[in-house]
Amino acid sequence: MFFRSTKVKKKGQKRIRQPRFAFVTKSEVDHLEDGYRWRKYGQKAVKNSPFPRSYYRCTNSKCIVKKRVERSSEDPTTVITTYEGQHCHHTAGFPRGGIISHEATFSSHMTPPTSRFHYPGMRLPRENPPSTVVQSQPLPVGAREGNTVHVPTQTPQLPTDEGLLGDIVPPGMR
DNA sequence: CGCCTTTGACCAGCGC
DNA sequence: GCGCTGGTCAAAGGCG
Repeated sequence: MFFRSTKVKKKGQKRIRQPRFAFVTKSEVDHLEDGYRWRKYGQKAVKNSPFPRSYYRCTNSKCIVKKRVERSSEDPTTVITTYEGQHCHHTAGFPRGGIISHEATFSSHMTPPTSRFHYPGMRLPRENPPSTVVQSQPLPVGAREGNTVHVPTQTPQLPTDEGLLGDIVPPGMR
């Protein structure tokens, strides 16, 4: 915190826009278990919401997936999880013996949340009601850059994985 | 002992 | 040109 003279941040890294997905999750906890291990690397108070926004990153060094978790200002029980990037690995190799759900691979397949989508493999805290229904909404994700960022979340009823995959997964990524 | 969370500061981009 | 907000980093501490 005091010595940030030599590092700070990489310059010229620019802002690589990656496919993002916003999930509206009805949950009382911020840190939802989706089958991957996330490491929190930051927290910031945003303007739109009185609640702070948490920033997570996949612990897998080869995985550059980032996750943004912010609580809805309208429904304190609703959290908006925004995924950025794709998992280049499966849930295999759980270091802490967590859950290993196939459904959790939704991230690697990047299947858009549909009506049947509701985190079957997600492990929720005991105190969390099982009514954790995840639904996709055309969230104002990337509102600042909505003109350039394609939010595939706007297609809640599109079971075609490839369609979206081809759209969200950059060529050569899979 | 190892991993994860917390916290404050700095930087870049965008808007006015 | 200046100010604001969002996003990221790294060190230290805490917990399992």
